[in-house]
Parts: sequence; C-alpha cells; structure tokens
Amino acid sequence: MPNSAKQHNAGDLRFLKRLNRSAILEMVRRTPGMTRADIATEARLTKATVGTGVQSLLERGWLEEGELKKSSGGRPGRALYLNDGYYALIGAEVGVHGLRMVACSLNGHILDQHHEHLPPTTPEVTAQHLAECLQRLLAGPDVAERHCLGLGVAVPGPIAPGQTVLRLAPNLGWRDVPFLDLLRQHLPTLEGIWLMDNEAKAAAFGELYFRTGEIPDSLLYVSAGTGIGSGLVEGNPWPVVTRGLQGLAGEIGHTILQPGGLYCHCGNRGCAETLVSGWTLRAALGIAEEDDLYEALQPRLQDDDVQHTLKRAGQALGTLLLNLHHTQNPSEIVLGGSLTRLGPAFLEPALDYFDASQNRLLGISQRIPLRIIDDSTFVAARGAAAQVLAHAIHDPDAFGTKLSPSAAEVSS
Amino acid sequence: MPNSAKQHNAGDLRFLKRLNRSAILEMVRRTPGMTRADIATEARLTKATVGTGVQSLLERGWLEEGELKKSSGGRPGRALYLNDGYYALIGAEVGVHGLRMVACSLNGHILDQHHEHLPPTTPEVTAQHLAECLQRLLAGPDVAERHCLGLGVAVPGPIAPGQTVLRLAPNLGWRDVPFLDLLRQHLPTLEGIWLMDNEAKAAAFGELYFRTGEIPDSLLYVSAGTGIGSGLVEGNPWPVVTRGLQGLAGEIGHTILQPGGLYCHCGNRGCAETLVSGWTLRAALGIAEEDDLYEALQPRLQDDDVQHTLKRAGQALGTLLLNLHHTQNPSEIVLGGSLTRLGPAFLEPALDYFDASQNRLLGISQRIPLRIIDDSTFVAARGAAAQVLAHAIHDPDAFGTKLSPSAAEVSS
DNA sequence: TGCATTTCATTATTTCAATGAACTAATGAT
DNA sequence: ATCATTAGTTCATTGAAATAATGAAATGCA
Repeated sequence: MPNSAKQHNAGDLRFLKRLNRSAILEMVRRTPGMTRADIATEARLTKATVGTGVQSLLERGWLEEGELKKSSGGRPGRALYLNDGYYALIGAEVGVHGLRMVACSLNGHILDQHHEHLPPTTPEVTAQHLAECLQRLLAGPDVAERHCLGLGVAVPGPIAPGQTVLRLAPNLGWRDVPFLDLLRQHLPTLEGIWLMDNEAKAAAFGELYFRTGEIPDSLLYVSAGTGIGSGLVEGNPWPVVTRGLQGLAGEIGHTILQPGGLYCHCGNRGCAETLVSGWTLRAALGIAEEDDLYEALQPRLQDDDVQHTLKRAGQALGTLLLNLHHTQNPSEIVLGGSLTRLGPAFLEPALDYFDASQNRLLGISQRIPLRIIDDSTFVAARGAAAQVLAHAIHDPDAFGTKLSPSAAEVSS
Repeated sequence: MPNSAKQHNAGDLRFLKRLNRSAILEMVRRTPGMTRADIATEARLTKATVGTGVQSLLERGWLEEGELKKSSGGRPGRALYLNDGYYALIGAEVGVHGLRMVACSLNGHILDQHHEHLPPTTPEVTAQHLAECLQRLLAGPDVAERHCLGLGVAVPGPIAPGQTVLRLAPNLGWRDVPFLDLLRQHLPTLEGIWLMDNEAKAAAFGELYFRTGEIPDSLLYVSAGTGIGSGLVEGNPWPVVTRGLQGLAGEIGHTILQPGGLYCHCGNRGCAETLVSGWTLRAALGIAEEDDLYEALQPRLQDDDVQHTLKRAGQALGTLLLNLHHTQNPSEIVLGGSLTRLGPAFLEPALDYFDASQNRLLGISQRIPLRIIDDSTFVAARGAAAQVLAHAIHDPDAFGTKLSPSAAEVSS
C-alpha cells in the first residue's frame, strides 16, 4: 500500500515528487477542466512545477488536454481532464446469489459488466468460476485495448486491515479463506494492483470516490441485503475506509437494538439483523432461500401482515441509521442492497423515523443527505474498482504506463 | 491546523523538511532512547539527514541527549529523549461540576493541577473564572520557567470540525457558545496554540497519545458521567480524532438501545442515556443534583433496589460497548467518567456482557483491551494538552523556541 | 597491548525537485 | 494597433536529502 502510514512518515525528494504528481492528478480528477494555472493556485505550487508534472501525466496517459477556457483579458488556459479512454479498472463482487464484475474507466464509467448466477459453493470453485468470467471481461471489445491497472474484489464478510484473508462469510459458509490468493492462481495473467475488501466498504468507497461534483468529507454506505453491513469512508483529499482492529467496523447488523431480543445466528440476542435483514424477512414471511425475495413478495405486498412486517423492519433500519448518525455522523448516507427494492412499505418507515429523529439533539434543521440506490447490483464491484484507482493514483509514474508514440498520437 | 489536509495536498522542500523533522521528533517521542542510527533505519532517511534534523531539535529544546547505548561491537549510539524539562502544555476542562486544569510536560507528566468547583453558570462568568485560575497555574513554580506551547480546552458538548463554537452543552445549559474566543479575551497574555474540543474526544486523544510503550492504532474513550459520550482516535503515526460532519460522532448517549423506550431530554425515545447515565441514575435513585452521586450512594450500595438499578445500567453500558465494537472496532477501549467510581455492582455487568458477546461473531478468543480509569478527574484536561502537543509537533521549527545560550547550557 | 572490525556520527560533495525570474503566447480592452 | 493581463515555458538558482568519505568510539581477538 502506498499509503501505509509508517512508510510515509518521512520522505525524500522522490517522495515529494510523487506527492505532487498525485496531488495534481487527484485535483484534475475531482475538478475536471482545471487549467495548469488553476492547479498552481490551488496546490500552492509554482506554474513551473505544475507544468512539468502535467507534462508527465499527459505522457503516461493519465490526463488529456481539452478545450481552451474562456479568458477574461489574458491568455486562455488549456482545460485538463482525466484521460478516460486509456486505462481500465476491474472490479468484482462475490455475493450470495452470484458473481458480479465490471470494467470501469478512470471516471468510473462502466465499460462492461457481467452478472453470473452461482449459488454458494466452495472458495475454490468460486475462484475458478470468477477467473473464467474475468478472462472474458478482459478480452471484451471496450476493455482489451486498454491498459488494466488492476483488480479489486468485494466479499460479503470482514477482512482485517492489511490482510487478504476473508475472516468469515456467514452467508457463503466460508471462514478464513485467502480468496485473493486463490483467485490469483487462476488468473496469473492479470497484472497490476490486486485488492480485496468487504462489500459494504468497497461500495462506500466507490460511491464517494466516483462522485461527480463536490466530494463529501465522509460517506456511509449501508448495505441491506441478506445481512446488514456498512462502510465508512473518511478523509479529504485522500479518502480512507475505516476498518477497525479486526475488520469488524461496520458490522452493524450485529449491534444490539433490542437487548434480550431474539437470538441471532451470531449467538447474541437482539442484533439488528434479527429485526431487519434478508434472512429475518424470509423467515418471518416464509420465503425460501432459492426464491427471489422481491419477486416472492410482489403479489403479497398489500397483505396486512406483510405491510406490518415490512414496517417493523423499516423502523428498525431507521433506528440503525440514527445510531450511526450519533456514532459516526457521516456527511452523507447511501442506502443500498437488495432490500431497497422492497419499496415504500419498507423504506418510508425507515426514512420517516430517521428524518424525525436526526435533529432533535442539536435542535437544528440541517438534513444529512441520504440517497437510496434502487439497483445496487454492481455498486460493490464498481467500488472495488475505485479502490484500485485510489491505490494507483498515489504513484502515477510507477503504475502508469508510458504512452507508446502511436498511442500518444491518438490521444493528442 | 497544520494537518488540514487540503494544504498538505502538495508540498515544497520546506514542507519536506518539516515532515521529516516532525517524523524524527515523533519517533523519539514514541520510542525514547532511540539513537540517530535507529531513526535513520526506521525512517528510511540517511544518517546525514537525521543528524542535522536531530541537531536542530536539540537546539530548540525538543530533544535531549542521554546515555551511550550498549554496543555489540562498534561505536555505541547516543540515546535521544524528549526534553521533558523545557516546554509546558496547558489543558483545561469545563465540566458540569467545575473547572479542571493541568500543566503537562511533553511526556504528559502532570506538573501542576487544579480543580475548581463551580456550578453551571454563564459562559462569560465561566471564562473569566477559568482565566483567573489558569493565570495562577501559569505562574506556578514548575510551570513559569517553561516555554508554554499553548492551551487546549475540553468542553461537554459537540463541536463541529474546524470550528471553535460549542454547539450545545445540555448539562451546562449552553448553546452556540464561542467559548475559546471568550476565554482569550480574559487571557490575552497566553500565546501559542489555542484549541477546543469535546471532552470525550480530548480524553481519547490524551489516552492514546501519552501512552507509554506501543501506541495502538485506534482507541475509543467512553466517558460515562452525567451524560454518555465517546471519542475515537485513529491513525498511525499521526492519530486523528473522528468528529463527523456536525461534531456528533461519539454522541453515543443518544443512540437508541430500546426502541419505544423512555423519553430522553433530547426528545427521542430509548436513548442509551435513559438506561445508563448520571442523570438517569440520579432520577432512578432519588439523588439530588447538588449531592455527589458516589457519596450519596455509598451507604445504600447493598440495598437490593440499588444493586438492581446499577446492574441494569451496567448491562446497558455493556450493550453500548458491544455496539461500538461492531461499529468502530477500536484497538482498545478506555472507560472513564464519574460513573466508574460506582464500582463492581455497576461495572461487572457491563464487562461481563461485553466479554461474553464480543467474540461470538468471529468465533475467536482475542479480547479487546479494556481499561477502566478509576479517577478520571484530569483525563480530559490532560487530553486537551496532548492535542496541543500533537499540533505543535507538526512544525517543530515554527512552534519551538530557539534555546538561549544560558538555557542550552542548563540542558546539556 | 595492538589492531582489525564494527557501528555511530559528522563532513564535504553530488543529486534532484521546486522555486523564481525572465520569457513567449494568446486573449480582451482601449 | 497598442497595451494590460493572464497562461504556460525555459533556465539558472536554491535548498534538502542522498552519497561517499572520514573520523570517533566501542568490541574482540591475537
């Protein structure tokens, strides 16, 4: 990791150069269309330094020049943009119901995506299957000609910081699986950055990092699916995912909302997941694991008992959101996962409770922006891809590839 | 703030020098007795660079040389230590029951302390009172001859990041008070760094930063007093307090533990504070605000109803700890505040619950270190002082004062 | 005791990235 | 057309760290 704190404790001139290059790149990424002069002002660097830095980033395919900006009595500056056509980022998610994978451009645009249904099976079979699908994705028309920066994999369970072992994935039946290593054995041709992260954390990162416009100081992604998890991303200008000592940060499905309540599969009583989660709803509404929760529920949505069950679950979700508000106080919340498809009967009680409660303490009217993702199929996979970019951007000279003369011709 | 990210986005040679100086200083602070050679290895700097850096830090009174280290066949290195006799850090806390203040050395040793009883009153009167006490503290025998780096103030309420306004202090009856500015008007002579932070956050910072031995990656301080608050410190080697958008991070007293439960003073129902806090216990046990909770309870500790009440409250605290474990997963937890004095009848149920529950999810036996502070009178004030040091250490040349020849003589 | 060896620390000297000042380039205003 | 203004480049200079050589102080062994 280029950011592994202790390394950056001190630095030499090369470190400084790297720092400034990545600062320039990140600034243009966040504010497309900046000119060299804008960068110099913002970064407090001289025009000369910015000039050479930008030159290098252009040569390596990170940036491209755009139109001349409107001038107000002086030479107009040249707009700079991320070169969205040169690199590719690969992201994948191992989910309970299958494998999802995407190829993204630097701006987070999805070039190609694939959803492969696969019921829970062994890590070995899963890795092999995923590797095959990724091979096809990499060979696809929009991807093959790009330079691939690396692969990020999202998994439904906690990962301790700095590790590549999935500690536990209850919904897959896995425990202590070195999934990234397994996958690499089946995909030795894919070079570059290899990362693995928890699904909600990857999603959180992607939602913050690929945001257009102002990037918030922090973002909380709440993933409500078979289980409930969250991911918090913090830090400006270099956002970082919060993991905690054992990777348990964000295991909010196992916070207690009802002391002495029902037993959870984790062994504790009254966990949030016993009140709101895919598996509790299935149990409460008598829906088999093989069936799609949304489709099975569709014809019964108007039933009183269904309405009541969804309302209770929604309220529990609202309580969970309030607790996170008063624990982590994120700048923004994004709600995703398969449960968001259950619609207003589930979501409205959650939002109503959260909206009514969030400002009581301070007695103000500021609302934390909350966004609901209707279809979060590829959110985690795309987030994992975002993490690859965030990694590469810390050392653009090392991870970037020098443009060949022909490629340079094309992009200029 | 020297760390206010956006500024450090990019840097020049002066920035690099500053970075390396503070890295050296921080390394010696964490690992007393390092030699120049040790630093060079650890920081991946050359001996030459470390040599000049150390020289400058010696001249400014940050470091001092110690004994020669034992050699194993070669020239022995010279041990380096923080110069614990040159600078002073001032910390203060505005609490519900009075003002607390400390003067610390760089290692966090308390040089002088003062506890001034003062019932809640206006910000103006409080500021004036505090200023007078601080004047006396600054003139004290162990403090006056030192160079003062600045003042940190801890207050019982949320502060939005980057602000110096106390948004709300329910237990003082304050709202939107620019307390630091008020205080400065009464204490114009005190130069250097001025900081204000929430009480639990300051305490958390101090407990992590002034720790001897290995410094954990993160630390959660839970302050259980009249209200319940927490502070999370994260980051290695530069720890940072988590605040959230509005400074509400750590307002765990207002997380819901009992949906539909009793009304809290914040207006929501079933807040943790309705189950465990000084004010709930007072209400439940019929103890007046003027009386000291601990002393009033002492003769009744064996009563069944008291035991039962304390047990219920303790269990709620345990639940709260578990929820924080599954939300933030800190490397270490420190429990402080006036309620820790209530003893085993209160604490054991909390610890028992937390110990029994914390590992169920992962199915392992690793225990999160949890320390209880019996007397946390000066913890927040000392933590505020720690924050002053953390600030100054980012630019030792700027904040340090060049040793006068006479002073240099004394310290060498 | 003498001497090679090892490690610590300091001292020139070199390297390298950012700076600053001078310069060219391109536009709008007069 | 001229000028003021802003954008971007060129190049000598500056400054901080690397490199390499030297001195210093211990250990260990003949």
